[in-house]
Amino acid sequence: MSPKIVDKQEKKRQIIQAAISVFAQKGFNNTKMIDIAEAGAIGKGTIYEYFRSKDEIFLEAFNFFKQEMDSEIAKRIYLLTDPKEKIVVFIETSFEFYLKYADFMEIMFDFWAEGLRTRHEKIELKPIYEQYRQYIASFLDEGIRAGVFRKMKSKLVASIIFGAMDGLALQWILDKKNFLLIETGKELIQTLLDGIEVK
Amino acid sequence: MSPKIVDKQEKKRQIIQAAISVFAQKGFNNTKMIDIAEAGAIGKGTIYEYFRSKDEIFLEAFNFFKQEMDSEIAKRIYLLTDPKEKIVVFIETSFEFYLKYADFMEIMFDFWAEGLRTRHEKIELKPIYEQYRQYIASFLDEGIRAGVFRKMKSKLVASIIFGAMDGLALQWILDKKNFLLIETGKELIQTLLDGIEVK
Amino acid sequence: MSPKIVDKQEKKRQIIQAAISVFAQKGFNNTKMIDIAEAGAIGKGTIYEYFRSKDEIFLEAFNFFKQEMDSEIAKRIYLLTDPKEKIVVFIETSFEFYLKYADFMEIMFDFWAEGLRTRHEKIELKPIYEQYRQYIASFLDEGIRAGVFRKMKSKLVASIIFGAMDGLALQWILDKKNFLLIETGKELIQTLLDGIEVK
Amino acid sequence: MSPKIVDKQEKKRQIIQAAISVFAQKGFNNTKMIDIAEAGAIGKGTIYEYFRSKDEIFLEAFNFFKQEMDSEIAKRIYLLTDPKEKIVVFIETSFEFYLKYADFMEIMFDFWAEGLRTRHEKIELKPIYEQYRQYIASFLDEGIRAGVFRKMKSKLVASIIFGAMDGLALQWILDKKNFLLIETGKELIQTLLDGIEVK
DNA sequence: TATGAATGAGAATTCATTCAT
DNA sequence: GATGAATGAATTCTCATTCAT
Repeated sequence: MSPKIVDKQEKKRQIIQAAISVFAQKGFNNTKMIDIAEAGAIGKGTIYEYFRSKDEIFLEAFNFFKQEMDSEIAKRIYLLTDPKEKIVVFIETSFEFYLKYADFMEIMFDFWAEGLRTRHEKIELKPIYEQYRQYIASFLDEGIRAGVFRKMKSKLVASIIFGAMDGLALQWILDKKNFLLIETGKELIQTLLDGIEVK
Repeated sequence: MSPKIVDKQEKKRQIIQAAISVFAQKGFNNTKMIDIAEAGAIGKGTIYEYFRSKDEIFLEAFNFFKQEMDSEIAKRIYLLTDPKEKIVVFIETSFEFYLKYADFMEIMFDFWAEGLRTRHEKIELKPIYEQYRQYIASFLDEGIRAGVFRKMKSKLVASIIFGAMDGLALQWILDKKNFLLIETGKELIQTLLDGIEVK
Repeated sequence: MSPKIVDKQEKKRQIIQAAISVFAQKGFNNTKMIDIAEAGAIGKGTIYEYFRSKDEIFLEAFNFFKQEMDSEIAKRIYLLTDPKEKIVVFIETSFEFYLKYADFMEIMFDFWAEGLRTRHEKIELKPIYEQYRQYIASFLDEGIRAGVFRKMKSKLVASIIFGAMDGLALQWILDKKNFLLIETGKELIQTLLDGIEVK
Repeated sequence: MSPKIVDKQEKKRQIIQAAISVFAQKGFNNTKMIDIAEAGAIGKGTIYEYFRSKDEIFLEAFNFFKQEMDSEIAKRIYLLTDPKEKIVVFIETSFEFYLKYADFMEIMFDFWAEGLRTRHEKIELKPIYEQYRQYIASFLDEGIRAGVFRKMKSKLVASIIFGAMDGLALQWILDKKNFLLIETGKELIQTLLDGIEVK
């Protein structure tokens, strides 16, 4: 609560931002501590006043994105009741989030590649993906019960929806200038609803 | 064509296989040349008789997968005429390919993460993705012309289809034991067709 | 002589005490400035208000021990006249001094190891050892002249006496719980006197 | 048994010799890996082909001295039967050993200072000192039983003897040019025997 | 005066690549 | 052709010291 603690937190945030920017540009493995220091306009040693290691910075960058994403989604879905609307808003919010952090989304590739291996122990993608599949499946189940969605294996369709979102993000990150993220997102929603709505 | 050249090619292939196996397990950046040498039961120095650098091995591993995938798909689609069937077979063949190389698919994460950055200049994901989108879009266009598919922005739907395939592969690689790749693939085909077929 | 100077001296003394304690525990090279600061319950920067460098603290720690030892010995020997008694009291006083500072005697190893090399220029063990050898030799010479000690190379025997004291201290520091310092000291005195007294 | 193994051992030995030389000059903590590399006329990285770490080199340097000393002593004492002679030869051999390695004996200070702290787990001075005290005490006990030595607390006297040897080595290392090691050694033997022999 | 945040020189260690055998 | 011993550039992290508050 003292001003110093606020400063500490703020400085940590600044370093994480600098790190995210460099990780996104160069990739985790190609990022050197000096790169982060320079991006943050601080000394190399200063980083270690705030983080134990390069891995810890990476973990905190991951947590930053996870929390931003989670809270953004939760905030937007919270008050909705219509299952169809929930799905639509979930997809739209995600794509807006990608755009909001467009300059840094390359870091997703590192979260995937590094999160897959054991080294960064706290980056556990498996449960996170499971959680999101469950979340989307619950919207689908609501819709099925309400008679607006056809009968389906909701968990599998949830995988497909989340998969399509990831896969589209991937294509967009590879070619941001030419890939029409938002338009493709709208097409995704439409194609999807055509595929699952009861006619 | 002399026996020596055949041997040379065969040995290269062996080293690539060994490298793929290690890259998949540890990731490109955590793979040491000695790991590849040991996996290939050869000496560390011998690798350099066949490859200029670690990057070159990675590139050839990438090309191996690309060519296998391309030829597998081409072989299966070649004789088909029905657009719907082409789409289905494209998806099925891809998923079968994933399964065939199940033990090595983790390397996809490295192709993505490394291919994105400038360092491996020859791994150009952008045109490859564009080519596949085009390919799928051509099937869709055929179907639209034939009146079996609804009118749609075929290029965007192609992105969605290919994106969903990537995204599902990603989820499966993260949790091979529990994620039902083939069943989800079937559900993908059905949901997709429901979404694009003319009723 | 103003109160401020007294305070300054007192604080220096406190820091030296803190430093001695940490040096003894961890050794000079493994002691960090922050360790000294924490042991002294002051800020890291504050140390530099009183000392120019880590080396200077070490030097002052050395001087503290040297002065304590010298004054303790001088005080006890000062009024004695019997050469035999001087030797005995010299040894006893030294061993009592070791015990008095038992918790910190590990620092002796650092005085030896660091004092030997050029880096700490002000820790000159050579003249100190020479001075002590001379001191003991003077007692022996008195005894020889008085006819209570046999003829001997007094300087060499002085080396032996002082050496034995160091060597016993060394063994005791290595294993304080089990090594009987005082008893061994008594045995040293007896064996020594047996070896040099005229029967 | 293959030539390569012989080479490996020989190269290890060379590196240890180089390391000992630098450790002796600069002290363990002040010795940098590059110093050892240069002293051994090899590359910095080469050291790590033979040793896991700087600590491991230090440990092997310690073991080298310990084994040399032990075998030298054992070889010389082995055939002796006279307790008095055993003591004399033990002391003489030790002092000759010091002289043989005169250029490197400064390393003793590091063995003491580093061995005292926990960091180098395998340098356990305590049992080594205990073993040597026991060894000397056994000679004294033999002499007492044989009636050539007076009754005494043999373990304590053994401490004194070994302590005097250490302490004299210490003084000599501090001032090799002026301190008469061998002469002092002879005086030690004489004074000692005067102190313990039955007249 | 007291402080601790900031710093960068410096050190141990790693590893892709070279090259003599 | 095959090998692995040798190498040093590069990297992470440490810590004595400085200095603004």
